[in-house]
Formats: sequence, structure tokens, C-alpha cells
Amino acid sequence: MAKSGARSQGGASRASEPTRARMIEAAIQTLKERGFAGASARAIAETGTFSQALVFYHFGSVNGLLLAALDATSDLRMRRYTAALEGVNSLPELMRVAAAVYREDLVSGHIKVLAELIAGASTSPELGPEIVKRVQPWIRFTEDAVGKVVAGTPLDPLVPRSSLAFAIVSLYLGAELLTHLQADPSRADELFDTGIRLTGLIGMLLAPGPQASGPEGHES
Amino acid sequence: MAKSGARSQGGASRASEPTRARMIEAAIQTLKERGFAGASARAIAETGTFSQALVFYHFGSVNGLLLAALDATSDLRMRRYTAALEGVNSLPELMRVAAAVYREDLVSGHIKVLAELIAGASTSPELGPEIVKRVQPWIRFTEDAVGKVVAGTPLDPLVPRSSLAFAIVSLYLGAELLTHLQADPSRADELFDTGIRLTGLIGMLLAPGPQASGPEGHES
Amino acid sequence: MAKSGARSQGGASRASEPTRARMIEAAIQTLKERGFAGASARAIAETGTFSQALVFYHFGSVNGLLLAALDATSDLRMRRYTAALEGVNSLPELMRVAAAVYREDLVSGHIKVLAELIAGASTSPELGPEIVKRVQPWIRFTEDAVGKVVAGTPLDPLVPRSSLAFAIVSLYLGAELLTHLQADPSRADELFDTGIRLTGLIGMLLAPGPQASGPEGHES
Amino acid sequence: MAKSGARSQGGASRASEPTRARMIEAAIQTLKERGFAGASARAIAETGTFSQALVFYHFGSVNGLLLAALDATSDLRMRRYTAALEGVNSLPELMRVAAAVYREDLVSGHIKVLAELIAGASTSPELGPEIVKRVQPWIRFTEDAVGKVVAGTPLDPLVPRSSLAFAIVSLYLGAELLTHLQADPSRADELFDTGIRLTGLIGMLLAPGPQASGPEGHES
DNA sequence: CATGAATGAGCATTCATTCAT
DNA sequence: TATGAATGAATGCTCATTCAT
Repeated sequence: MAKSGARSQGGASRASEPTRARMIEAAIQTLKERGFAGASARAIAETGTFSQALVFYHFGSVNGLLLAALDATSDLRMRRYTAALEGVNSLPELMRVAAAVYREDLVSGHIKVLAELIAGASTSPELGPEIVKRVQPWIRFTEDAVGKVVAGTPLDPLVPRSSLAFAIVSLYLGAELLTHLQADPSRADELFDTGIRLTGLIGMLLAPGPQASGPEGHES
Repeated sequence: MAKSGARSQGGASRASEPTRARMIEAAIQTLKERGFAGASARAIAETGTFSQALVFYHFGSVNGLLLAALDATSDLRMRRYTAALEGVNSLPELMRVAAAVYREDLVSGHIKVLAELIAGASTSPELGPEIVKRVQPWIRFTEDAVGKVVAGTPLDPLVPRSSLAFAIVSLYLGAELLTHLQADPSRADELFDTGIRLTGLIGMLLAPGPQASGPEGHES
Repeated sequence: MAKSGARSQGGASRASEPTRARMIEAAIQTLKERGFAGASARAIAETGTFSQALVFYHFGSVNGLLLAALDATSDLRMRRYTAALEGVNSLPELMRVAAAVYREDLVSGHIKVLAELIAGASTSPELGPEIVKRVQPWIRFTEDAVGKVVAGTPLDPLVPRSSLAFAIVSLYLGAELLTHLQADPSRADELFDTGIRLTGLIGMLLAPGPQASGPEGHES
Repeated sequence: MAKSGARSQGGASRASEPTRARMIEAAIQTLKERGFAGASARAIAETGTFSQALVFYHFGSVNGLLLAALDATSDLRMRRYTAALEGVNSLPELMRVAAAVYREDLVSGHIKVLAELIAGASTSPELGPEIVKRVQPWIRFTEDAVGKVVAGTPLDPLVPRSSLAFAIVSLYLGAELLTHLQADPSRADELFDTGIRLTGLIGMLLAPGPQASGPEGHES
């Protein structure tokens, strides 16, 4: 870990890019299929049918490759979420979109990579700070997304965005862990349904027009 | 691995109780201090100064001992939560009590044992079902607790209790993981503060009359 | 290396003594036959037909076993040298005895173990201090041996014993290395012959009277 | 390993001379700083900031480069010793000069290169014969140096020059190893002081008249 | 009830070396 | 002449587990 990165960060080596990509792909797949503990250099190399020594050549260490894999999925998902949330500016809509993308995540296993790595941090403590670095943008992103739909509504002063963002990310993570543990996604689905319904309600409460749900909306 | 647990569930051996207790204590401590990956038979035996072979003699496998440790903390905490929630029947009060006990958990490391084991399940998939069995009571318990304070209020029909319970447990778990990852409990504290404030507000909304939720509280 | 020794130093385990002895024997043999670099845990285990994991179980590390091997030969040779030098108190006689025992050493490979380890110290620097500890007694022993035959002669004030001892041990070591390098012991033999002749001469010079050690010198 | 050296001896490639020199310099430095075991192709290449593949291109193998490095220092030192001993023809003077140059060696690390390689020969037995080839000239050189100052004196018939030379080279080597092991050069210094004093004495004994050994010494 | 000894399998990592470019 | 990529083989070490006592 200490001396890794010399090559892993530099992007000069053109010819090896495809190899690096293949390796990252194999790492992600192994992480999904066999968990953090199953993601040994040997296992990943077998998945991608390349020499396990390549892991160290290109990424310095197994953890180096795993973090590169997290970077890759994280970037990918961040772009996806950003695109999906473009133009969203009401709470119920946000909820709907989030539910949809979350389902994608669950199916594609993208959250699992993060969850496994977070779980694995207890195994390799050096991973901790590196993962924190990579979770931070998600919390910030969530803050922004929440901010966008909450700004200007009566909810705004009630809930500090940072708290809300922390709660949402925690919820994602916890739900992912429990869902995978129980091998039953229905609970999370249900939760999103409830969320959609509830935020719909809240949305109506907050929208003070004549057709509002609450009598005269005197809540805030 | 396959035949683990043979002995771990049977409670026939009377004379060894103190030893078993010592071993469980050592397992909990090791789990807290060194995480799932650090909780090897050797490490636990060293913590408790007993022979590592005892782990297999008494609990069939390392995982067997770890699950016994989870059982022990889980029982302990369940009793604590049950006692603390006794007599609580308003949402804000529930929130306050939950925050207090959560802080206890965080300090004492009791949630950590669960979080580590859940994280570890990705390492030893056989743990999965066993952990599910032990998480279930908590979800049920949460359902009851939520039910008690929500019953009879307008919120009741809005949020399915099972969903809410799942969300709350997920949140606990996710927050624990993130808190330990960032080695900074302030986020979770903040979250509880917000929760208390918010539920206080909701409580007031839901109980408009001068009579608080207590009076006719015959819901439980 | 850090946490080794817990078992390796304690001599409580009776039953394993024979095993430990077998392992040390295998280590010595491997060191002699294949050098420091060839003395891997696997190679030693193969030589002694035991599991390589035993190396770590009993000695904590490969170096731990290697040092135990050095201790073993060192003790053995120290006893041999001590016995051989008993009653020796003239320089020529000392020289003769030393030559004889050295030849034993060369044949049996006992010095080789030390030489290999010293050579290996440049590979595993942690070995350095441990070897120093084990070389020290030899320097002290040499000082005593030299002191015994020089005391009272005119040579005594001329040559500080510590210097002489250092020189002799250096010479042993260097000669061993060169001899093994050239796979030709004749140079060292010749050197001892010269030594014997020369010290005989010096002995005569120093003891001008008729009662010189040379003439009737059948004391041993 | 088997086909190493193919290129290392041939000096045909003109254009690469500066590169080869840089590589040899890096090899020497690495050998000094990190010992034989630390002198891997990677480490040397890093020291000299060139591609590790160059090692094999230019010298056929790591050992090939290491031997080339030994050749380089050996030549350098041989020239230095030859120059220093020019005009020296008494034993005490020889001793004084030897002590001075040895100190240079110790500081500059030149003997270390040889000592490391000899130590390493136990790791890579193929090195043995190659090193012998490179040690031989030193023994011969020592023989000559000793011969020059001993010729014509009464000592001449007493000590076969080859034995003496072997002893001196052994002593150098052994002292270097012990000195580096103990990280304390004082012992060797002391030894040289004693040597100077002692040979001064011997010199006086051997040349009782006012005319020193020099005058008629037309042997060299 | 308890434990010291033993082991097979596995892991991260490093190395010398080859090769296509 | 030079090099980035790739690899097979080896190394030290840890682990869960078994077993005889």
C-alpha cells in the first residue's frame, strides 16, 4: 500500500489501459460474487484469467486494486445519479428517481462493491481512510440533491442537510447490507414505496396551493 | 466449517459454563478491538488466555463462538432496550430514549459486534442465515416499539410498521458503519438531535389537543 | 520475529522437544547444504520431512529457527572447544589444538552455520543483533584461551587480548568463507601449519631457559 | 540464470558505455546501502532510475551486473592500493599504509561490495567461481606486497607468503563482516593500531643495525 | 474438561526473467 | 538501444481445524 500507486495513479501507460480495465472489471465481479474476503489476488486473477502478479504490478496491492474498483463503480454511479437527478426538483420526484436508480444499483451490484469494501475496512484498517475519501463525495452529492428539492420549502430550516444526507447514505448502506444478508429485496422495495407515498404526502402538505392536502397548511 | 455449531447450540454442559462465558467475553472484546478479520481463534484465545483448541471444543468453529457472542450481546441489549422503552409511548420520547441507548451502544461497542458480524458475513457466507436469525428479533422489536407510539395517531396508516422498522434498523447499522469508518460520532449525534427535534414537532402536530399522547394510551 | 519466542524460548513443552530437535537438525543440515538463501521454511521442512507450518508454530519465524540452530551448534562447539583447551597453556599447543578442532569444524560444517548466518544478516538485518549476541561469547572465549597461554609471557603487554581475540575470530570467519568459496581447504590447512611452526618458534624465543614448553611439552 | 553473463563480459557495445557505467554505479550503491539481498534488479534500477529490463539486456542477469560492479570497485581499489604501496618496503610502513587504505575502504564501502557478494554466494552458488576469480588477484597482490617487505629478512623463510596472504585477506574479510555486523569499527581500528605497534617492534628486532632493511633490498 | 502439537490450504507479496515493440 | 507488460515460481506467514493425550 505504501509504495503502490506509482503506477496505479499515473495514466501514462497506454497499452496497459485495457488490461487495467479488465482487471478492475474482474475485481468488481469478484467482489460482487464472493465478497471482500473472497476477493483475493488469486481469486480476482482467476476471474479475469490473468496472472495474479499483475495485481501487484499494476496496483501495488490487492487493496489498491479494490480501491481502484471502487473508484470505477463510484464514478460510474455518480454519473448515472447525476444524470437521473437532473431536472428533479420536488421531493416526491426525487424519491421516485432515487428508488429507480437504487433498484438498478441493487441489481447491478454497484452498491455491493461499496458495502463490501466498508465491511472489509474492519479487516484491513488501512482501507478505512481511503474509503472515507470515496464516501465523502456521495454524502456531499446527497446533500446537494436534498438541498435542491428542499430549498425554499418549510422543511428547509427543520432538517440540517448534512444530517439528512448522512441519514440517507446510512440508510442506503444499511439497507443494502440487510437486503443482501436476507437475500430478499422486497423489504427495501417496500421501503421505497412507503417513501414515495410519504414524500408525496409531505409534498402536498408543503405545496400551499388551494388543492393542498392539509386543511390550511399551518404546519411549519 | 460444515459441521460447525454442533455444540454451539446445545447447552448441556453445565460445568463449563464459566469457561464458555469467559470465552464469549473474550470473543466480544476481540471483535470490538480488532474487528471481524482480527477475531481469529488464536486472537480470541490470546485475549481470554485460554487454549485456542477450546474454541472448537466448545463452539465447534470460530464462527460458532462469534455467533454465541452475538447472542450474548444481543440478549443483553435487548433487555436493556426493553427496559428503557418500558412506559414510553410517544414518538418524541421514543426518540429521546433511543438516542440515549444508542449512545450507550456506541460507547460500549455493542452495535459494533453486530456490524462486524454482518460485515464478516461477506467473508463467511455460512454466517449469513445465522445472522439473519439474530437480526429478525430486532426488527420485530423495533416494529413493536414503533407500533406502541404510532398506534392511534394519524401516522399509523401512513407508514407500514414493517417498513419503518426495516428502515430504522438499516439506519442504525449504516450509521454505525459510517461512524466507525470516519471515527467521528458527531454525525450520528447530530442525526439523533435532528430526530428528536423533528419528532417533537411531529408529535405536536399529531396531538393537537391539550391532552398529550399519554392519557388514554391503551394502545400497546 | 516480533511475537515469536513465546514458545521458542520456553522449555515447558516436553512432548515437542524431540520435534524441535529434529527441526533444528534439519535447519542445520539445510544451512550447510544449501546456504542461507536456500534455507527457506519449505526447504528445511522438506529436509526434515515435517510440515513447514511447524517452523512458525515452534519458532515463530524462519529466522527464529535459524537462530535456534545457531544456538545449538554454538553450544555444542563451545563445549567441544572448552574441553579441548582444558589443560592447554602454551601457545604452540593452543595452536595445535585449535587447528585440530578447526578441521573438525570445517568437516562437520559447524562454522558454516555461523558463516551463513552472518552472510544472511545482510539479507535480514534483524538477524544482525541476534548474531552479534551469539558471536560475543566466542570472542570472549577466545580472549580467555589466549589469555591463558599468553599470561606471564613477554607477549602479554604487547598485544591487547581483545584485539587478538577479534583478529582470531575474524580470521576463522574469513578463512571459512574463502575456503568454502574456493572449495579448497588446503589454504587453511597450510595456514594452520604455518601457525603451528611460527608459534613454536615464538614459544622458544619467549622461553629462553631449558625449561621451555617445547622440548618436553607433553602436558596435554 | 544459466545463460547469464553472455553479454556481461563482452565489451563490444560502445554506445552504451555511459549507460553501463551508470548501471554499475547504481549496483554498487545499492549493494552498499541495502546489501546483497536488497540488490534486486528492481532496487538497482530504482536507484539508478533506469528500466530494470536493462539489467538483463546489458548484463544478462542480476548476478552479471553484480559481478561487473565487483570488477569495477575491485579495479579501482587495486589501483589505489598499488599506488599507496609504491615505495613501501618495510613491514611497519606497510602496516601503516594498509591501515590507512583499509579505513578508506571501510568508509567508502568498497570492501562491503566484496563482502556482500561473498555472503551472497551462499545464496546464488553460481556466483562462487566468479567471485573466486576476482578474489585471486587480491591474494596475489597481497603476496607481492608482503614479499616486498619480507624478502631478505629472517622472516622470509619462516612464513610462506601464500599462507600469509591468505591469512591477511581472510582477516580483512572477516573483520569487515564482524565490523558491519556490530556496526562498530573500533575493534578493527584497534586491531590495526596493535598491528602497527607490533610490526614496528618486529621491524626493530629484525634490523638491529643502523641500516634498515631498505638499503640493499634490490629484490622487488 | 482441556490442551499442545500438528497440518493442509490459502494469502499477499517479490523476484528474475522474457518478450514484443 | 531501450522499455512496459507480463508471468511462473518462490517466500514468509496465518488460519481453521483435527487429534491424541
